[in-house]
Amino acid sequence: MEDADKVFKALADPSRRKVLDLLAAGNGQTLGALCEHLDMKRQSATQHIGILVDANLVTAVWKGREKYHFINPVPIYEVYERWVKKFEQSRLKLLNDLKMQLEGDDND
Amino acid sequence: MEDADKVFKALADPSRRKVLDLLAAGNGQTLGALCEHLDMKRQSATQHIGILVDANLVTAVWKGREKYHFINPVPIYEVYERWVKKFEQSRLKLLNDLKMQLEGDDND
DNA sequence: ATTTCATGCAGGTTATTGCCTGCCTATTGA
DNA sequence: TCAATAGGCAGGCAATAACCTGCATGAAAT
Repeated sequence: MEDADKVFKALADPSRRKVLDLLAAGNGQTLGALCEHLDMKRQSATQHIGILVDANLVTAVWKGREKYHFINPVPIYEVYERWVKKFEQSRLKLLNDLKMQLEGDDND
Repeated sequence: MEDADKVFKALADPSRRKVLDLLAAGNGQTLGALCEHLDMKRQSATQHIGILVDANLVTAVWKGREKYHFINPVPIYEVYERWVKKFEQSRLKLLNDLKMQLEGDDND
């Protein structure tokens, strides 16, 4: 799977976005701490986090028997740079195309 | 389903991102025109486009027997504003958290 | 040394997704 | 008027996703 695709797919699930939000609120949390805010079993959370790690959005660090999780903001920024920015730049033109059509400036 | 969630889910599929790319390259294309660049049956493309329309990322306009498709850049910008920006803003701090941990500045 | 605690690993189930085929409708133009 | 064209609608099917339960492991604390 392509890198950007992994990131988009990882972001597609609300629980995973919540994990990122939780980590943005307090970086370096353990699995157990994250689970307290997630409405699912620990094992399910592990799977979600695995997808985030695979997309390189989260990095995990073991310390003793605990595992601490940190956001890596780079991939999300890259997606913005390579993908969102394109639409943002042409935003006004695109909006105008749309407006013209919806107003029915009959051109056939 | 929440609005932002629809947008994220819509963006999760490479074929749908390709549709947006195609429309960004030439706004106002018909279904047939789009299909020429998509490696799937017309009916499948219709389903993808339906999801984009439902997420309000694309607006379709009928003219005779043809249906023209236009990007609506607003939702993608909103997602950026409300969601991506947060991580972007704290990007340096988050990266530093991560760097500290990976360098193992033993703090226990 | 044993128990407790944090987490991993494996497998099973159900819902969703993405694709297909087959058929229907409506506009267009010969 | 009737064939060709642009697209919609419905159902099926295989792959994936998102949960779960049950059991295993290894570090920490008693």
